[in-house]
Amino acid sequence: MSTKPDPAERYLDLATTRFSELGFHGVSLALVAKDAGVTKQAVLHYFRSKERLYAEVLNRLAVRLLAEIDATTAPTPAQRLIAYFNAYAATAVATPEDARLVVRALLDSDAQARSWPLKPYLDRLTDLALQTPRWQSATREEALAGLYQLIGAIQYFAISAPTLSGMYGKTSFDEVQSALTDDFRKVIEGFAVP
Amino acid sequence: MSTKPDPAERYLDLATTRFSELGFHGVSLALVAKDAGVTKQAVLHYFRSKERLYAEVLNRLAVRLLAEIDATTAPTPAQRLIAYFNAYAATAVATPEDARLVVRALLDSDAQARSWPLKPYLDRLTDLALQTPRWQSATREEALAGLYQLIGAIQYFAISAPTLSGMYGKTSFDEVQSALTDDFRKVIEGFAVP
DNA sequence: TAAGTTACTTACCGATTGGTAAGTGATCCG
DNA sequence: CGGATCACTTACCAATCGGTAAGTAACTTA
Repeated sequence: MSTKPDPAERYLDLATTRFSELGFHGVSLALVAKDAGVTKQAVLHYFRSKERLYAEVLNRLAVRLLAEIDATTAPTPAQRLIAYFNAYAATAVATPEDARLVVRALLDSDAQARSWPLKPYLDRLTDLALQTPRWQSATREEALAGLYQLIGAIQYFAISAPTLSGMYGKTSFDEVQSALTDDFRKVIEGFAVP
Repeated sequence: MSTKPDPAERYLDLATTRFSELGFHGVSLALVAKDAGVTKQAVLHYFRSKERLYAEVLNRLAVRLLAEIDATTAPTPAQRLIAYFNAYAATAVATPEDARLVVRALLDSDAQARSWPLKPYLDRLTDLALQTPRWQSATREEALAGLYQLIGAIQYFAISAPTLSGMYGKTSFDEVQSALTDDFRKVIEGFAVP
């Protein structure tokens, strides 16, 4: 009874993985359907077009990212930011599905006129930053700029990890990753605390 | 006489723009051909398949990026790095075509088994970093990790610029950009000089 | 001037694309 | 028991995909 079947959710999960791997244009409805073991009309039954399916995938992503911020609890805003980013950096590199999805959405955002669902996520992080001693007297734009450096470095490394690992070998890549993880920890702390 | 027509180069230029905008799967041979005002068979005449066309686009990108490093002259390796990254940060945000191409290539690199042509570029930058006072006693992996933070932040902002501008409005975006440009300058200097 | 070569075009091809229309069998509800 | 809804399927469709084959007009070279 705990496990609802809910086919729509299952199709969304499979579509999320595929869109993350192959991008909007690289995924066909037939592929998602094949993953689910149904015909593509089963998928089309819930999401009336590929565009809508993709939009729903991005909406769920936005909800998930926001929820991860909210799930992070700590006494002060600065500590919350530190805890959140440390957790995100770890999961983004280990499981880059969401990071890839965000980056693909960024790349495709002006090519296709679609609304940008991740604004609330960025806004929440900015709000949190502005509550820290380091940023409390800064403008929103300055705080966002600071955040973007951090997010950019993490996301870029996350999407590069497979390529880097293949390019330099696993042992060498592991050293780069551990060096970067240390760097991230310092930069994250430096971001939240003056 | 200074302007060679060389159709292959022209098709490559057009294909570069399109692959940067839409990604490998988003571009059809017919689209590139339409841009050039020819039939798709004219494009296939030079590049025997879409895969080869895309590979050639990435090869030219790799050559171009390497040439930009080599074109940067300064008395010391540290100053060369600073000059190069400052120049790259400016052009990447103003003209994100190459940045988008690199990021798309990263995202697609494991989905399709293709060789990674940008290794020489990363290696050249790492070599340069290892010649600076800051990194001369560090390992290659530590230097690469440091580089990657910098490159990641710049590239991620470059590909986000249109989305951010649309999301927050032009004036607010300009403030973010100027704050980030200042940050980049400091981080770049901090990277090259201890 | 004849033979290539270059830079294409027209004419196809089978496969796949996103999407519509019309069912079908199972389950729920009154 | 009967109608409605759900979760699909089969059957199609026009358009587009990457790619092959064969030709053609213009230019270059021996």
